[in-house]
Amino acid sequence: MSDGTKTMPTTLKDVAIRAGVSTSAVSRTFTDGASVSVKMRRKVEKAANELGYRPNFLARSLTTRRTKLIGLVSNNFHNPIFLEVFDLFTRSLQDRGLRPLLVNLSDETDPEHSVQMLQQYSVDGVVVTSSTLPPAFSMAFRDKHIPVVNTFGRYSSTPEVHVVGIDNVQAGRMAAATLVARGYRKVAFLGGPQSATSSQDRLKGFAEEIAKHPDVTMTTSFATAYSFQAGRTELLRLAQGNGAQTPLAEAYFCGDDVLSIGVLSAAKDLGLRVPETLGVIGFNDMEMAGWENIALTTIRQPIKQIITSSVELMVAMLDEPDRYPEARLFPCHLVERETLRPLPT
Amino acid sequence: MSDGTKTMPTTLKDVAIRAGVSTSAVSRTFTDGASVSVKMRRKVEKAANELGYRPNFLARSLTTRRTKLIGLVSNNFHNPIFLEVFDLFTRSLQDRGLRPLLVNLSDETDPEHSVQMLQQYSVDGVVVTSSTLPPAFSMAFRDKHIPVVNTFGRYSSTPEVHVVGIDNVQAGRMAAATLVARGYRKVAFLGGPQSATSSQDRLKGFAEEIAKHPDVTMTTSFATAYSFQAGRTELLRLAQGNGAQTPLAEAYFCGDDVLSIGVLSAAKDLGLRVPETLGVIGFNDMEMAGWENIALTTIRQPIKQIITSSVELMVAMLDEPDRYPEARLFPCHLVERETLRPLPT
DNA sequence: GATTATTTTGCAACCGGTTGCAAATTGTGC
DNA sequence: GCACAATTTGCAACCGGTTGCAAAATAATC
Repeated sequence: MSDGTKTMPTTLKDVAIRAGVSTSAVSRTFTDGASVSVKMRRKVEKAANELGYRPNFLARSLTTRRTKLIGLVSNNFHNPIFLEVFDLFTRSLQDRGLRPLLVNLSDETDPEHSVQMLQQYSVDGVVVTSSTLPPAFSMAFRDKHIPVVNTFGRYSSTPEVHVVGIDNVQAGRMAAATLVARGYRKVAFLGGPQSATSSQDRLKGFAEEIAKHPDVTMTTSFATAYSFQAGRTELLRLAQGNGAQTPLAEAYFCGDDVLSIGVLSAAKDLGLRVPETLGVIGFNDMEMAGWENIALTTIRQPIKQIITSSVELMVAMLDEPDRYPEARLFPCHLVERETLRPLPT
Repeated sequence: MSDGTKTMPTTLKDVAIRAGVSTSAVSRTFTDGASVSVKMRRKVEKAANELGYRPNFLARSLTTRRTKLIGLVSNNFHNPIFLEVFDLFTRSLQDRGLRPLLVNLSDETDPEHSVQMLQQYSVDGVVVTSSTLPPAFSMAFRDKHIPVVNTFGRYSSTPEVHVVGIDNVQAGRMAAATLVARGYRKVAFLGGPQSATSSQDRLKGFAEEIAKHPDVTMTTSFATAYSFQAGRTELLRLAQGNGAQTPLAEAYFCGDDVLSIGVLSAAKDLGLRVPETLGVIGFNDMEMAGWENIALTTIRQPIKQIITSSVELMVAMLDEPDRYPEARLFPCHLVERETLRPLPT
């Protein structure tokens, strides 16, 4: 049962009394860079150890104006790649003594609420990590002078907020070039939800590259979500067609691996041979893409580097809140597996 | 560039001055249940709105001793099911006005560090969510009088800490009974890492049930992790065998869906027909298990209920920290898809 | 309208720390 | 030993709120 002892954690004052010194002395022992003599430090540390004292971060933050809390804001809780993202973010932040305050805004659309809440917790900064949130979201934080970095955000030539991610236009070009080089002549772009800016940009690059090849035709469609079912449903729908012969393209560039896997599943049901009759190239290279029973050819974005860089940028901003906004873009590369024909030799 | 205005957020005092009242009055209008006249409330709210005032949670917590922060501690950042877990936890906590402070202890083994850190942030409570962390971990929090619930923890008849999850022994029995009923006579248990207590318990139940059927034989092995590769590698290894005819069992009960998927992949490579030659039953029913190209028969643990219940329990503990420890166990049920033979009629 | 019970308000202390400043201590040079 | 500079220490105010208590204001009773 309850033993009744209301074990209050020991405070600065307790230590001060025990060591027979002022509270300032104790405080100084625990803030590095403060002026304390060796003798004093020893005395205080002894008392502190005996009492098991640890400074209260929240009380400290009141005067220092630093909480070491970082808001980690996302709305992607259904794409397996984001488990990797959270893993990397949390570790990376922890390694630097920062703590992620996780905000799930799956149903939320208005930034205002999150901004307020995170402000009330005095977070030192906010990482917005999402491929589908509009830029306005990050801007809401910046407007309140809260350091913010938008990871997987959209690159803009006039960035108003720090963005770390990839050049989606370039990625789209790479996908198109890859398909063309492998002899596909009737290709398709299968994007995520139309509202996702990343999808738009990749489409742009894809179309640009295809336009260079007059003998190649392209079609475009959008799945309702970045999900297995959405990809599967979309391919089945397309296969229905309306005309005479098969309305399907020879190869699909999907906005996300999980979409691709849905497409592969539909292809199997339709009896299409991959990669001969139907080529599929995904995006992200999530862990699953490498599984032997999937073996998806895909374009990898270097998420580890992206996240490390995001955190580094955040750390830099903590010292220099009004830093001039920059965009950090990383190159993607092709991971070739078994869902695309090999390059002709 | 920086506009130089050091926009300090407005404080209680600012509002008090503007409204021409005492700070207590302002404080009271923002703490529900406090005594304020309607007239006063209006006056204060007007001033507060004009200044965009929001109380600082951390300052408040100093006196109220409530932060509404909940430590969310896990080391499972590689199993896709945990993305669902995090999604559910964060939403569920948010709905109750609580905020998850995420702690990733993938590389950490010693609870001490986490305990200290979470204590320094004065979290109101801690949710330890992991199927692989030892019970000692949760206990470390309890010892410091921090409310803790261990989700997906091991059921013990003498619980020292609140546990919410399933009865793994029972789940093991169910798996065994399912296999036997479908005519498999040479069955196998393929667990996760041996150290995972959940694995041990399921093995116990599985073995118990099999023992009731003298005509059924069982074998046991453990994968090195709850992962695709571990499952795949293990089946391939087993298939090597050392003797004459096939050393493989007719059906495998795997400790996790992701293991099962690995096994399925290996089975395909080995040319085994599922479910006729090789039956596979998984555990968890993660989203992917329902994908048409996988169609895994599996045992579902009701994670939504488990998590909701965990949060409810946590909320209850906030009011009653020394609550007598209880175990909340939920029944699992079979989700029948295509990796097990149908029931004979 | 005076008296008493009730509600509302402000004062001031406090939550657990930090920090500018001046006093006390120690170190240096002669 | 003394005068002066450099360190170390403690005092007290402060960070942004909350809250017990007594005074002030309002409501209820006769």
